[in-house]
Amino acid sequence: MQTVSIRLLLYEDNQQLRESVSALISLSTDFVLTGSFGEVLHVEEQVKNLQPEVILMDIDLPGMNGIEAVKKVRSFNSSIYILMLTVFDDNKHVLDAICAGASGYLLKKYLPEKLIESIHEVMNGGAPMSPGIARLVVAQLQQLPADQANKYQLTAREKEILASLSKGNSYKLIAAHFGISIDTVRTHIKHIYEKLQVRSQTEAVSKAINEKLV
Amino acid sequence: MQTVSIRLLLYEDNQQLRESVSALISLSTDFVLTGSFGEVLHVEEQVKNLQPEVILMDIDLPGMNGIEAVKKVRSFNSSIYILMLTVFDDNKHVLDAICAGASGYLLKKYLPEKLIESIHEVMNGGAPMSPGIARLVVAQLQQLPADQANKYQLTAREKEILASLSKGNSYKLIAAHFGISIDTVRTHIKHIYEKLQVRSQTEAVSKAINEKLV
DNA sequence: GAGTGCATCACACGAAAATGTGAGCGAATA
DNA sequence: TATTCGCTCACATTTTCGTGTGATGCACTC
Repeated sequence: MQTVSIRLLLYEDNQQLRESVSALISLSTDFVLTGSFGEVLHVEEQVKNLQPEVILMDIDLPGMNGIEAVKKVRSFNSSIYILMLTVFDDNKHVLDAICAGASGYLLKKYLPEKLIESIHEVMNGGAPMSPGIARLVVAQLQQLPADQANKYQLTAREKEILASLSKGNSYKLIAAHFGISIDTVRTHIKHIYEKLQVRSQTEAVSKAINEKLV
Repeated sequence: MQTVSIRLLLYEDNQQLRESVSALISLSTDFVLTGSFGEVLHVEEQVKNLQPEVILMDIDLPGMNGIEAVKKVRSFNSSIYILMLTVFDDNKHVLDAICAGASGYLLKKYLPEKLIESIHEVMNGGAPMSPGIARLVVAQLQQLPADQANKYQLTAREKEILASLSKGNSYKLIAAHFGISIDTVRTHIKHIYEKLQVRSQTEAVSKAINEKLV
């Protein structure tokens, strides 16, 4: 165990909950609450002054919301752990917060039994999440649908050329790169267009990147 | 609690571990192991015959590996829960498996204390992951870096036009869509190219999509 | 009120891409 | 053996793009 207490900072606009969390934290000698605030307008100054190792951040705060606050903190510090506390478990809030740079995401209803454990977990390289949140996060990754097993029946050569095209190479460069004639490149690209059902480089590249064909 | 046991299916090439898992599972009356195999070549047939609700899948199997097996199962069934069991916690295996459609991901060293709990968790809409795995998954989401606050100083109009271009629209279509002349479109696109430091539509679109500018 | 930035349009020229048609070669296969 | 498929190349025509130069009007700022 650590010999020095972990420094925490709490943002939560509901006073009752703020007191509950403070009480929870005080139960463990591992932690010291360096501050708790009901709004997040001066988060940058407060974080720099109080030097917390973990921030507990409500998502729905007056003025600037918790997600904006996460972005703000991440703009000058990328090592502080930020745990989001929320009543929402809807897709948008969760993913926005995680993309903004949150390290973990706890539903408030699990707070009493999970808070202490979660703080330890995040300090040890984990990413604590309530079960439903974890599912959302995984679902988000899965909807990047992998390579779709060559949905459009492109041949190996066609895929190579589409990939090169997607990097911004001209027909001439592609021809040089693969050691084939520019007319051959034309032919391949014509076939690619037919298979992808597009009519221009840009459409093909857009489709290729968005559908992870390359 | 459920009144009927949850049907499990196990793929694991190490016989010792296979027996350990069997033993673990038999400790709980909530589960029934409908089968366990050392290789995954006939996974489709086995899954269809044995009708498991949860599959426990080692990642490193002879013949077809666990990730391929996940894809295979997902190709005909999207509701079975698949828990990956692995000694790896490296980025690539984890993310490949999750993108392939795994529902959770357990490091083998945590198996004894976490397996039962994890099966319950996945059945209840969660996505059980070892702490380090959760961190990897979150990190993957975070590296999609949001919009970068207009890194290239594009104006509002330029962003609109770049977005339209990225959908595969021609100059002519863009002009019609925005109700401006095609020469104006040219001008905007010229400026976009200068700011993005590219020299073609394809390069611009590639950059726009990959860096999430649109 | 001079300067600056943005959006708008015009004209013109060369380069590149899109489209169509046709064909040869080798490998796999029915 | 005949056929199909993938890769290769050629030529011609039309369309679209990329680039340069220049200009107008508007809003905002110093």
